Amino acid sequence: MDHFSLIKKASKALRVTLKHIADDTGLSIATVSRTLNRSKRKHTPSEETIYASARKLGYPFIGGDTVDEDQLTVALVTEVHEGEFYSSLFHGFYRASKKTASDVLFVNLAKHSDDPIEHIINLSKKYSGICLFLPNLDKIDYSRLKEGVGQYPILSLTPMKNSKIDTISFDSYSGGYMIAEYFEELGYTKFGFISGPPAAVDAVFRKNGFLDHIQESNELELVWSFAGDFSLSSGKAAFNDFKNTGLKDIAIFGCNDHTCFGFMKGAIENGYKIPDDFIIAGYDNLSFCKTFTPELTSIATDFYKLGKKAIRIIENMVAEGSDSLGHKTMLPVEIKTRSSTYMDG
Amino acid sequence: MDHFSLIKKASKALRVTLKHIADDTGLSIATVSRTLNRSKRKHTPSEETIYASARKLGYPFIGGDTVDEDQLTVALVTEVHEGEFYSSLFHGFYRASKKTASDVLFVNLAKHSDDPIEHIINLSKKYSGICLFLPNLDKIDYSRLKEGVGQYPILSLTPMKNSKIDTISFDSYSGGYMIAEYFEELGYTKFGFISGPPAAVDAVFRKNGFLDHIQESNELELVWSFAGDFSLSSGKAAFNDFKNTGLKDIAIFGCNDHTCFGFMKGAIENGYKIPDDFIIAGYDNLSFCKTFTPELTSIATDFYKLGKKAIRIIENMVAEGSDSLGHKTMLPVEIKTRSSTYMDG
DNA sequence: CATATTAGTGGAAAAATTTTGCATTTCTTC
DNA sequence: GAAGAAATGCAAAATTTTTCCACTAATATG
Repeated sequence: MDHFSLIKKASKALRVTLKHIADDTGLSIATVSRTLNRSKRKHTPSEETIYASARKLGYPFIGGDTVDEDQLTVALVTEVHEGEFYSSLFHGFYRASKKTASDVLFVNLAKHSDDPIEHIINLSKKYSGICLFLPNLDKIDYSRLKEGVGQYPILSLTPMKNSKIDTISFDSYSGGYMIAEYFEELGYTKFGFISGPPAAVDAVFRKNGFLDHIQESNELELVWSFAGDFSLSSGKAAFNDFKNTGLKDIAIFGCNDHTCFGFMKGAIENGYKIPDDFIIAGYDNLSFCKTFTPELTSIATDFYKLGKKAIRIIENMVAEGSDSLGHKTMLPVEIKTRSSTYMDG
Repeated sequence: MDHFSLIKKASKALRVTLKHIADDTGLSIATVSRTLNRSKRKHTPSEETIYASARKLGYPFIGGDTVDEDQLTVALVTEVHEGEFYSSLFHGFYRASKKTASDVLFVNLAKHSDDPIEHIINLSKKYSGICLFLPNLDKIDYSRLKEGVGQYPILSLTPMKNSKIDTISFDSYSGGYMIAEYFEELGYTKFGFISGPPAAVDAVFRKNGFLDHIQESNELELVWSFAGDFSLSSGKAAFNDFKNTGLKDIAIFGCNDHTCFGFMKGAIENGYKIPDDFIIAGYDNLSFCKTFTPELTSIATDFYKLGKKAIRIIENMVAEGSDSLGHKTMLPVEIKTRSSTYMDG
């Protein structure tokens, strides 16, 4: 066995054949062949041994490997961090794959963090298409990737400023803009803002949308802002900063829900009343928006629609053999108004 | 192409050969062979076509398909629903796969909900081992599965009452028990309980642990209980029921955090003070336990440990070729005490 | 107890598949 | 427009898989 692995590693990617399985199991090639081709498994000791060996060695199966020509397999490549966000993403694609012809696999990059690009290029040989959610990749990474996979259905779910590959993402700019409009409709003129990490392109778009609408109007004014990092604790820190300004009656947009929760928690502990002393709206529409008191107004993104659209795009790319060249698709977002921005009754 | 797919479907699982790719692309077998074996890709139109066709048809690749004999690929098979839970599960396995030799793939059953067992059996031919998180499977399903995969490294992450396959899960019974002990230590004697869905074996264990400790002592008494279903709204419903009893000064265990959030939300809206009027503890230790005011005491489960242990077990099964025969592994849980059960200062 | 019957196996021939040598065609470049 | 490079197809060679046949061992049958 050691012998085999040596040979294998020496002569690059040696093909696994029945002979290898035969040598590994001590049975003849004929027996291995028959066993693997039997339509119904028998669970005899030999059979179990052969199957175990075949899996171990990575033999490309034939028996039962029903590759449906119509059904594509799309890989959603991500890292996985804590928090509700990834549930939403996966859940959206999960539901979407029920409604589309394609099957979706969630591939994580845990084992390949040293050179993720290399690994993604390899994945492109296995799957019909790839959706990437990797906010940390930069332009150089995307270029390398594009180079490596060639004309291949690949899609990024993170907005890029100047990407070589197609992207599909939420219209974060409009989300921020909508919040500002909504605040204006409610009659507020003094606005506050808590930003996200500058590296998060998405957060920057939210911010730009919000600030642009303020600047478009002479009545509106940004009176306070704070540099947050999406975390609960940065929301608390933001509140402490806000408290010291002594401002009241302003409308605050927190770049994501977590930050707002932290901010509101701080406010409540300090005896502030929401929405009496200030109103606040977040972004992401986490399920906890409805759990918190007051319930948090937020921008909702529909991951099911994102998943469906992404899969459809991949399917079209496969069907037409068309290349991706940096097309951008923006999905609309929706504002969910709740009691953090208006009085009950 | 239609011709081909007809043949394919007629004669069962036809093997995909270079000839199919050649026919599909209109190129010769020789060209296809050379293209697929070139070590460095050239991105010529023909090459792209050939690769696309090979992927579509499901040709078992050789070029660059570096099957590392040492590295296993473990499939974590789940459904994906909303809420933080799945993030925690995936995040745990994600981190675990960084620390172990194996790679983990998240496989969802969206496309195979008609006969998931059949599909899992097929997966067993592709992956070195399988972890299942499918609380809805029953004993018959597990038997079929065991029958179908034979001697194969497979593990269930949901506690089963009498399972044919190995299980690894959290010690939910102890979790419930710990809560009751903790309540007793705080000096409470009157206990309340909100249950989860009866079909959730895990929730039943939590309940049993809690109730058993109450029954073991003569001083302790269960004065109120409510049949919930894990949801926020059932927590609210539970509070309305509780309010009508007029009970105060009792210690309540909610079968999961969501239910407790609903209960507390209802209580706060009705002017109750926590932990003055009652104390409450949940189960799952969601990140929002720290976000809520008061912060919620809860039972923490460590999904990283679960993932690491599960992968290790699979690795051992592969190495020793040992069969799984219903061994049960329970992972300890931990209580995180917060302000929902004690006064500040 | 001898003798069918059956299932499992290996050796080797047959069939299928992949690779490679060689000639031809196509595309570039100067 | 010619020389050189690259791509391609045909067919032979090499490799891999399947199948036929013979043998063995276990079980069943008269």
